[in-house]
Parts: sequence; structure tokens; C-alpha cells
Amino acid sequence: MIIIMGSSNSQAAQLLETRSLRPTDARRYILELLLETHQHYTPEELSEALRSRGRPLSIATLYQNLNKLAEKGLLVRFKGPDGVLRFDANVAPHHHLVCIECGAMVDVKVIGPLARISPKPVTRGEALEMDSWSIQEKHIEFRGLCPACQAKQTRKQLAAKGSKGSAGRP
Amino acid sequence: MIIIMGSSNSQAAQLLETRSLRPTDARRYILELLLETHQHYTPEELSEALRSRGRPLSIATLYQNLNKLAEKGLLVRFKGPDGVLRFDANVAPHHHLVCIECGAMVDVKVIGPLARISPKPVTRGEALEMDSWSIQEKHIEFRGLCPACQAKQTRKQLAAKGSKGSAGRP
DNA sequence: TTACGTGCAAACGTTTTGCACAAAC
DNA sequence: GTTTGTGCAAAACGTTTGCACGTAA
Repeated sequence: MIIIMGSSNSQAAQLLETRSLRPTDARRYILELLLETHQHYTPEELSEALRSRGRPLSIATLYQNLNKLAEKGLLVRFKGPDGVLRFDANVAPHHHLVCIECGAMVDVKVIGPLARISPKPVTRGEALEMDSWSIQEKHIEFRGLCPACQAKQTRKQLAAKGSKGSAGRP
Repeated sequence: MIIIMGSSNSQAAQLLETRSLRPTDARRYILELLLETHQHYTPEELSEALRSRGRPLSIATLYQNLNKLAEKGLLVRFKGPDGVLRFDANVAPHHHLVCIECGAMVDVKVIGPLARISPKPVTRGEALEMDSWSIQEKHIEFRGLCPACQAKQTRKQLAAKGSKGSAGRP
């Protein structure tokens, strides 16, 4: 087997090997796409992206492989706040920027004294229970509007107004 | 903000009135249950809880009313990290303790300099984009094991050991 | 009376599974 | 040759909807 141009092509195959997964086309295509784009794709988005790359996969194969890759730790499988299933090739811990309009997600690190952040009960009944939780991880979601949805909203506002407005925004 | 036990009967009816919703039995039962327990029920859990209180509702009625109550702002409708649909009668902003095993959720406030926490891009492509997000809200999820799942896990470990033990293999 | 709420059953979109065939080891 | 992966179609799951009947205003 010859490997040319060492970018994510070989990386995907290598990752599969490290988990004793057969480096089939389907798996490489999926993994390459997620590694290259750093995006948090839904199965549907993946299906379309793969088709548009000339690598269509049956829906069953797609789901089977996404689940297998996640099970082996090569992908993170999760659902966004909107409940939509997504997969992420960035398996290191990180936080998220989430668009409240379209559900888009971007990975972020956190700047600031995160260690000092701690929970405090809101309701009486839960206060008792809280002591006995074992907290293992803190995950922050920064919620707002992604550039695209912001632009859409701005456009809508301008259209609704008519005359007065502010400077253009790229 | 402590709710006196036993007063929620009329409270539910009152809340319904404030939103011009007919105080039907179905709605009162649902709202009372959520107000009393401060829990983040799934539709299925609600259905069972209502049945065990002698107030069974058809699944259609349950969903229809949950959605209507959420639409009117009496409940918050959202999906947990596991993607399971849940409803919460605590409509004030708050953070969550989430069980990574069973998905249980408890409301918390946050102690600490939350204002100083800010995002920072993880990946190259996203760094450019990040500047143009408008962040409106920070939501923290404290992830770990709830008391019940902790106990379950401890029991399992004890059972698995017997005498000597070292590593556990996932 | 008239509008709205209920509950059944059927529809819906998403994800999973059973199976025969094909590919990888 | 055995094990594993693929893809089709069908099943399963949670949620929503159409409709006839019942109930609150």
C-alpha cells in the first residue's frame, strides 16, 4: 500500500489502526472529513458532505461507523442543546460556542479562573442531595449568535427599519 | 424563593390564569408535579409519575400540554446532553448538575468570578470566525455522578473485586 | 353555544437492526 | 476460510398531528 502526501489521509488510516479498526473507505472518508473541517457534523450533514465529495455512504453504514468510531474514542458523540446528534473529531476536552439560532458549534478553550467556579443549590430539596454528587467535569457553553445568523438578523432589522442605520459589517 | 408545600395547587391554577390558559386537570397536574418536585422530567417520566398519582394522561395530551406550557413560558423545554427531552418549571436562568450515567439534572447557581470566564479558539479556522460571534449567555454544566449512580457504581466495584483488585478495564 | 381540550390512532423523522452479499484479514 | 463491513429494507423509538368526542367558558 502506498501512501502519498501525508496529510489527514494517512492520519485517518493510522488512527483506525491504533484502535484495531479496519481502515475501510467508509471509515476513512468519515474520519478525514471530520479531521479536516473541525466541525460538529450531524449525521445528515455528514451524509451530504460525503455525497458531495463523491463518496456517498448508505445511511446505515454511516450511523454504524459513526457509532463504532465514537465507541472506540476516535470521535465524540453528543447532542447539542437543540437535541441534534453531532460528532466531533476533537476528542480533547474543550468548551463550546453554540449558536442559539442555527445550532452551529465551535470549539473553544476557556480563559479565566475556571477552578474557582463551583455549583450552589438553587432549591431546598436539592441542597441536601448536592453534597453527594461527585463532579468530574465542568463544561461551559457560550450561547449567542454565529456570524451568519447575526448577519441575517441585522439584515432583517435593517429591512424592518428603512432609513436610519449603522455602518456596514463584513 | 422557597415554595411552601401544599400551596402549589392553587399556584398552578393561578399561573395558568396569568397566561390565559384554561386550568384543566391535565395542565394543573403537570404543573403541580413540576412545581412540587423541582425536577427535570422527561415526558415519559412525567407520564409515569402522573399515572402513579392516579392522574394518567394520554401521551398526546401530555405532549400537547407540555408544549403549550413551554410556549407560554410556564415551563422551560430543552434537551439534556444525552438528547433526552426534558421540562423544567424553574424558568429563571440557572446552571445544571448533570449525571453522566442516568442524565438526571439538578439546578444550581454558580459561585465564582463567572464574568471573567471567556472563550478562546481551539482550532485555526475557527479563530477567525470567533471574533464575530455575539455571546449572550454563559451556561455551565457540572458533569458527574448523581448519588444514586455513585452508589450503583460502588456496589458494582465491590462485587467485582472480592479480594484483591487494581485496574478496571472499560 | 362556541371555542378549546382530550385521547385514540395514525403519521412522522431519526436512529437502529436483520439480513444477504462483499471485502478485508 | 473466517471475520468483519456494507447497504437495503424494515423495525423501533420518541414526538407530532388529524379527527371525533367531551368539557369549560
